[in-house]
Amino acid sequence: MSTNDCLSGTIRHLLDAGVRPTRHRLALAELLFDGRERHVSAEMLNVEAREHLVSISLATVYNTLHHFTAAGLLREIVVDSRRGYFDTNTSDHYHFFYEDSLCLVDIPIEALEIMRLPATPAGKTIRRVEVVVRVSG
Amino acid sequence: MSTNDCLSGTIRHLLDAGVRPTRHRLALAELLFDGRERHVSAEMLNVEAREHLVSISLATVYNTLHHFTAAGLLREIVVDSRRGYFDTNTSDHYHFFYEDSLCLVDIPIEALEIMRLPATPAGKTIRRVEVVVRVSG
DNA sequence: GCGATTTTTAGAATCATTCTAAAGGGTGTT
DNA sequence: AACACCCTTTAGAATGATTCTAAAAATCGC
Ligand SMILES: [Mn+2]
Ligand SMILES: [Mn+2]
Ligand SMILES: [Zn+2]
Ligand SMILES: [Zn+2]
Repeated sequence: MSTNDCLSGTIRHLLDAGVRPTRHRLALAELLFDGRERHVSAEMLNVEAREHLVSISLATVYNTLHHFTAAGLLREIVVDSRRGYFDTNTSDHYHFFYEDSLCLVDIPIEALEIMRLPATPAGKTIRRVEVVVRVSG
Repeated sequence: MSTNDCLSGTIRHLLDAGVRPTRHRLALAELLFDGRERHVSAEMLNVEAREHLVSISLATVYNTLHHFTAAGLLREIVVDSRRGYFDTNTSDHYHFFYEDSLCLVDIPIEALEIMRLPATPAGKTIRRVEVVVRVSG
C-alpha cells in the first residue's frame, strides 16, 4: 500500500508530474482535466475559475498554465497571433481551427498521415510537427 | 502595345493586384518582392525600410502588409503567438520554424505529402492546411 | 512551530497591434 | 489651374495579451 493511495485523482495527477498540488493549482487542474478535450486561453480559464467561485489572480493562471506545460500536463498551441491556447491533450495529434468562432477541435493522429517529411536541417532537432486545418463558414 | 509597357516590374506587380502604387507601397514592395523568399514581421520590415532611408510610419507598414495580404501579394503565417509573420510566397507550401532564431524556411509542397485528411466539418470550408515543423538546437 | 523555499498577488510595465482623427496626395472634371 | 472626391499616411493614443516586480501568503521539511 503506497503512501498516496488515499489521494484524489487530481492530486495524484499533479504529484506524478512533479507539480506541487497547491490549492490554486488543484482548482485549475479540476477545471482542466475533467476528461474532456480542452483548448483554453488564459483569459478563458480565468473566467471559468471565477464562475466556479475560485478566487485567483490572472497572473497565477498564467503561471500555472506555463507550469503545467513545462511539467508535460499541457501543451501550447499557436493558431492565433493574438492569443495563446493550451491543450489538455498532450499526445500527438492535429487540429481544426474554426476561424469564425476561434475554436480548436482535435484531429486524431490516425486521421491524417504525413509522408515524405523533408530532411531535418543539419544540427537541428524536430520538436514537433504541427498541422492546423483552418476552416470557416 | 499596352499603355503600361514602360512601367517598372514593381509598379506592374501592384497594379496587377489592384493596389494603387503609391510611393510608400512601392518602397515596401521593392524590399519585399526582390526574388528571395521572405518571411517578415511588421517590425522587421519597418527596420529594413529605415535602413534603406525610407521614411515611413509603423502604422503604414501594418496598413500595407494587410493591404498586400488582402490583395493576394502576401500571406500571413502564425507560428508565434507574440508576433505575426508575412510570407512573400503565396503559393501552397509549408514551413520549418527555427524556435531559437525565430526564422521561417519554406518547405516546398512536393517535399511533404498529406494523406487521409479527415472529413471537413459540416457546413465549413477549408481555408488552408498549415504544416509547421518546429526545430531547435 | 520555525525557517527556508515556493507560490500567489495586485498592479505596473511591456510589446505588438489597432484605432483615431487630422493632414497629405492622387485623379478626374471643369 | 481650381475643385471635389476619395484614398493614404501619420503621430500618437488606445487596446489587449502577456510578463514583470516586489511584497504577502502558503507550503514543506524538520
Ligand atoms: Mn508562453
Ligand atoms: Mn492581421
Ligand atoms: Zn488538441
Ligand atoms: Zn513561406
